[in-house]
Amino acid sequence: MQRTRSLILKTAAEIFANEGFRGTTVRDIVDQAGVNLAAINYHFGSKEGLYREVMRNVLQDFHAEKIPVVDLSCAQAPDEAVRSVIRSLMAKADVQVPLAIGPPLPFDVPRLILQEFMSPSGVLDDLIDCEVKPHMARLGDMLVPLLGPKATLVDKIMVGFWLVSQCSAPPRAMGLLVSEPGGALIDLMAMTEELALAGVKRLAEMIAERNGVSVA
Amino acid sequence: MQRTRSLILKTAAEIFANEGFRGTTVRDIVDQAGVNLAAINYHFGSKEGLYREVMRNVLQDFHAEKIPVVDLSCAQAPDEAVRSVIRSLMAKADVQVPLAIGPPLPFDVPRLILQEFMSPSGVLDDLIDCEVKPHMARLGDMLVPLLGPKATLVDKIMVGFWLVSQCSAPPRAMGLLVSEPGGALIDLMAMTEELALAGVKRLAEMIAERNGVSVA
DNA sequence: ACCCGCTTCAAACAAGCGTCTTAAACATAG
DNA sequence: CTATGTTTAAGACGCTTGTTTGAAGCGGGT
Repeated sequence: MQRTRSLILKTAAEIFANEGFRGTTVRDIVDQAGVNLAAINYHFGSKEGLYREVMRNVLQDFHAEKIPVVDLSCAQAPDEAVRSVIRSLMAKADVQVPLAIGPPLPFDVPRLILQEFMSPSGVLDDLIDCEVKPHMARLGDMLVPLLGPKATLVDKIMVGFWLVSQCSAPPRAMGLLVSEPGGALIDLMAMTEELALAGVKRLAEMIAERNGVSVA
Repeated sequence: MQRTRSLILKTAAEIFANEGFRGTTVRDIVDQAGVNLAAINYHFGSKEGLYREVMRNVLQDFHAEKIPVVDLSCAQAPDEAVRSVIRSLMAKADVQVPLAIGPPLPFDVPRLILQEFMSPSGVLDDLIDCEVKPHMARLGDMLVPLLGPKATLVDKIMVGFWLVSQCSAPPRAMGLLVSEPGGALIDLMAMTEELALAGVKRLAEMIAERNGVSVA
């Protein structure tokens, strides 16, 4: 039976995304998942093994299901390509049309990655090159309509990293303000979308300038 | 003599900024500071007490020394006001003219705050309202030349939070790329400056639009 | 019925955690 | 000198951590 295994993976992704690797205890996971403590070491060998598996699992799920396919050749609406990528990054795993008003809710993937960058555990050091960066590059690929054909691989990875941090850190920080008296409601997703789009456009300008192309 | 006390504060700020509250152990702190284990509880009562003191200490230091005074009335160069704030946020504590090429180097303050938002410890819940938010508002105050006079208090706090996350998360994530083959060197600070400026301008537009003012 | 490999379980393990205690050194001021 | 406030030292306290153990339960094949 793989019911326990997938239950652990699902629960662990949530907690790791919220608490980071070190901040998460295996007992938190098994309690919330309703499984036995030994199940983690039985299925994944160790806490580290679970962490790696969560990461690989979540990344490929994300890429397979959540990233919309954008037709790069017909760049009829470059902005919309960026927006759809951002919305995908911010969408909650199981919600089709996420309600983005309120405290912490962004999808696990950006948060998992940013947690690792904010306090590196060292566990994923090898995974980052062979798993994370390619995904970030593919994220950048979808933004080519905006970035221009001169964008290098590193440019694309960079844009991917930047977008990921945009979709996790600011919403988390600004989540505090939604309950601010007089603050009414802040649509975190819409705002993040606008800000991220502005950043990507600026990045495109910088890339163009670097390549000696004047921007209109 | 309170040499030990200030030594602990300085060391703890670094480690808390890198590892977060939960990820930091008191033994890490005393080992790196070269002081005795009991000193923490003697001076601060508990690990939580130290954490709160670090936060209060670092925030007021930051505000007193690092934030340049901008003359709000003569808004001759709004962009420059934003840039100076961003540079202050990214500057390392003891470096006057920081070299921003390379891995993680942003100043402790943004990272300390973002760590708390990425995985809230609950320890600072009360401090955030009475210490953190006012500082963020003052950060926003300096951007009034760009945000416009219609910006509310919540707007300013929001801009502050956003800037703080800009100055810690993306440089951290993109620090991985500076050693990328073919990636040459990325000037993280210059790039963050540009992206943050673009975001602030977009925020200003959104505030203006909300108030029914058309933007040129 | 039996044995088999796979999975789950409660209990325990050693190590690390924050905290506390007691004792002795050290500095500074009255 | 005494008195007071700091600092170090070494050890122990409960508690939590990740991991391990050995027994029990399970399903299917012969």
